[in-house]
Amino acid sequence: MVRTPCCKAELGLKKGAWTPEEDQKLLSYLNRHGEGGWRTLPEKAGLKRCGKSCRLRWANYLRPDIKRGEFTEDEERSIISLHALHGNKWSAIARGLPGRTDNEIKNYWNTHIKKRLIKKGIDPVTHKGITSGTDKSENLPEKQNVNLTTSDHDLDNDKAKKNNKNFGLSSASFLNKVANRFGKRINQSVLSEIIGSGGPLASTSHTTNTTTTSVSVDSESIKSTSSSFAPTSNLLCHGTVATTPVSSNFDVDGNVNLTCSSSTFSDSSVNNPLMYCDNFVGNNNVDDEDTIGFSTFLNDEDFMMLEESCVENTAFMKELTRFLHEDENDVVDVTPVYERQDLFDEIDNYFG
DNA sequence: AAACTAGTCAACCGCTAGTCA
DNA sequence: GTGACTAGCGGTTGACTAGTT
Repeated sequence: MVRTPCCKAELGLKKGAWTPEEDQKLLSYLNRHGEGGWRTLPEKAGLKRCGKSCRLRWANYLRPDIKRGEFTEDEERSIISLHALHGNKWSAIARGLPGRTDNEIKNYWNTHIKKRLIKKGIDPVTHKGITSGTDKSENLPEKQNVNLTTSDHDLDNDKAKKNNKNFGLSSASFLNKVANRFGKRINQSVLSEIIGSGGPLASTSHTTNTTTTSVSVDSESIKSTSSSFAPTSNLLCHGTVATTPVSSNFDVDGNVNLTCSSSTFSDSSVNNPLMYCDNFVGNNNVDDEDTIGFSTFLNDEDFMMLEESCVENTAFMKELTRFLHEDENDVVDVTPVYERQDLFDEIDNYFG
């Protein structure tokens, strides 16, 4: 297939910086007719620009909901977190920052954040320490190796460094999730085996905040959960979002619809569905025993993390199993504790 | 004051995926 | 099934500005 050129030079289309007059023409046209039809728009609007250029000008500059000015610290944290999850998927990152465009975020990343991370000794591509050549964590998928609550300030946190117990930042992230989900139900001594004694969960109080989310998972994924504990990637629940507790039903297509409450543990992670992948119950003709598994609780990254740092700890795994059973049978209220920022800060500090 | 360098960011380019006739 | 078209994405460029020599 032959791609038609977007901007035909022979038509004398203008390039380069937009003038206020051009902006005005574009704005008034879009106000009258709305977005779309970019190819024919320039002619209709009386602009000597290609449609692509008009669309970009609108998307990156003229749109009324665009936020201008300096990025806030929160926004910067979000960018770092989202970049760790999505890589250079600027549009995906932009969706997590209302009012910011992908182009703006891309520029900000390249001109500010990237340099700052390098200065801090963090590889902006992998989010790993640049000098950690022999670190075991280097074998982990790059996405995991980031503390999703890390801010520039946090990067300077000496205390965190001192408390690092040879786990990657990803472990902190994972344990945060565990803490968030299971709160003080988790056995302190078990946690101590992972992060050392005097763990931060000792004095956890609980708060509750529940929202509802529905997701669909194909029936093959449901079936695949039947061997609950083998941490193999083909058991993963791709595409599920963070939610708990869970109820489920199947639709006519064999998909399971999950209704769950969302739980989060830090401001930057709130509303970020990729950060959590809680369990669901797929009673699709499989034994109850088999319907509960980490495959339904964890996403790819978490699974890898379990393999790396936790799966060998039988007590810890038993704890998680118990919680999942409790949730399955509604034995206890699941009480997300994301309002307790201090709790997660403490956990983070254990891992740097 | 002029020349040079580095940083910033709007805009462009090339490509892909989705839609439709 | 095929090709034309459209929208959108990520990488790159280049104009502009600020700082330095």
